[in-house]
Amino acid sequence: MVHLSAIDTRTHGHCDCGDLCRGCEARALSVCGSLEDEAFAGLQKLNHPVNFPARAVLFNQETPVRHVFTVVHGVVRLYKLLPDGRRQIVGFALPGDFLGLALADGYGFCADAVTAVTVCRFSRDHFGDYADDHPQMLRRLHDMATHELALAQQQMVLLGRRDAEEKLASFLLGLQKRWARISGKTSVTIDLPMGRQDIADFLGLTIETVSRTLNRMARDKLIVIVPDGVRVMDAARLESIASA
Amino acid sequence: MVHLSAIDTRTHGHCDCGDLCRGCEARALSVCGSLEDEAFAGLQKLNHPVNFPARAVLFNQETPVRHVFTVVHGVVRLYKLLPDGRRQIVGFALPGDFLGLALADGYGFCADAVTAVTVCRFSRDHFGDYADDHPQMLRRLHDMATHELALAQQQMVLLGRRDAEEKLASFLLGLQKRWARISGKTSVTIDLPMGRQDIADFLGLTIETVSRTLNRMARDKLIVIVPDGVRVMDAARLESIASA
DNA sequence: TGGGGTCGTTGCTGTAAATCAATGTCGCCG
DNA sequence: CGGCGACATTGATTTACAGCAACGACCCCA
Repeated sequence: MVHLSAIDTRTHGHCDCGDLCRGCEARALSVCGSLEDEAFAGLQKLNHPVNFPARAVLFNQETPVRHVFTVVHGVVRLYKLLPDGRRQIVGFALPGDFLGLALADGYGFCADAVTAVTVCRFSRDHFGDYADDHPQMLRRLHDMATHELALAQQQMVLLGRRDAEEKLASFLLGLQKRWARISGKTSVTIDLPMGRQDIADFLGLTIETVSRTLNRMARDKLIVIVPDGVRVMDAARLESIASA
Repeated sequence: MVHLSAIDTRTHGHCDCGDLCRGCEARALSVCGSLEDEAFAGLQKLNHPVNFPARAVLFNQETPVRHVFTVVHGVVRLYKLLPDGRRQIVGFALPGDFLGLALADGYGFCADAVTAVTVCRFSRDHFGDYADDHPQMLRRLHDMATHELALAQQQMVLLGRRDAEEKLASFLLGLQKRWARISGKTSVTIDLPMGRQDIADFLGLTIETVSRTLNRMARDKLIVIVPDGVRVMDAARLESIASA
């Protein structure tokens, strides 16, 4: 695990993060966004910023999870493993996303860093107590859970009833929207920090099918494949495939 | 729509349902289960019991949803439709299940009755106001949303990474557990009120594959197919297929 | 009692995607 | 600079499941 000394404060009692949070690009989107100044200060006291290098494990299926996280920088993949090694990625967490909603039950999943990642980490218990004392936060959590649930249902449609091309078109446009929300502006170039295998495991395909389908879409002039991403060339046709 | 006069009170201002709720078999499992007497009385005031015959539509993707529901009797299917008619069932709601968690966003889904159904219906706005005034309820809703989310993730693994036999085995055992929780006792006979097409649309298969796979499982003496259900003959082997 | 409708089963055939295998590309490090 | 390893691409082949079609079981109602 890499420690970036500038912001890793785990060795201190709690976060001295006035600056960190003030400048946080993810704040408005994150669970923090709903809070008044006073309540926010209370939450900051619980916050421990932590950095992970690419491939680091945030938590896994087996061990009980003692923390919840908000992603500040980087991309995290969330996935489940079957005993024989098959993997289903249930989501990619981008800056602003909160990890810890579905951790209550015995049902677990794994989370590891796709890129280098910075998170705000909270003790599960402390965070839970805090939430119980702040109905505003409870409400916010419920709204986020509701939103996650809606996304999960979309993903079920995608996994159960769409072919490879539709899956990839939806995936690309969905990611484009999420990046736009984070950066504040829509870009025709979609960053794909995750590898082909990750995309395959997210869409319920194999790596070969992802590769073939993307390259066919490129041949059909729907997209151009660039290093670590794709460029959308025909947004209209892509959208019509995605929602078909 | 069928009105069972004994309990349909929609024409009254609100529910005169002391008896109904007291005898409610779903109460402990439902959203009501978390409430103290006083808070519960407040919720009862908002309650409108309604009956639907099989196939009745509770709500659909297009129209904004003005109510939330708790299923008391019967089975409801929740699904999304693609423009070309493909259908993905995202869940079956059994007695005690709450409908209204994922209804906030623009993302909609449809709900209709698989069997004759009785629900407790609440105005969305009234229920929301009530929840905002009762942190206990807010907390309960969040826990339910969290649980739903965990189930949704399980379903993603099933849809994305399991073959037909594994899907069916998981489905049957999952339903067996849910019925057991409702009735308080495990039965080797699993009631299947939904048709083959519904099962197919839930598992991301076709009706033919569901039929063939179930009959093969019967030939292999894993199950016996009975009218409106199956009987589990080899639970151990079924479980090992389901969790494979 | 019989006819039509819905639902489920079964066989045959087609196909999208999986699987297997080889090759290509790039970045990293000795 | 050269070679190793991770990742991506591409081709050949297989396969699980879809799609189509016919048939059978059951129920409802005339």
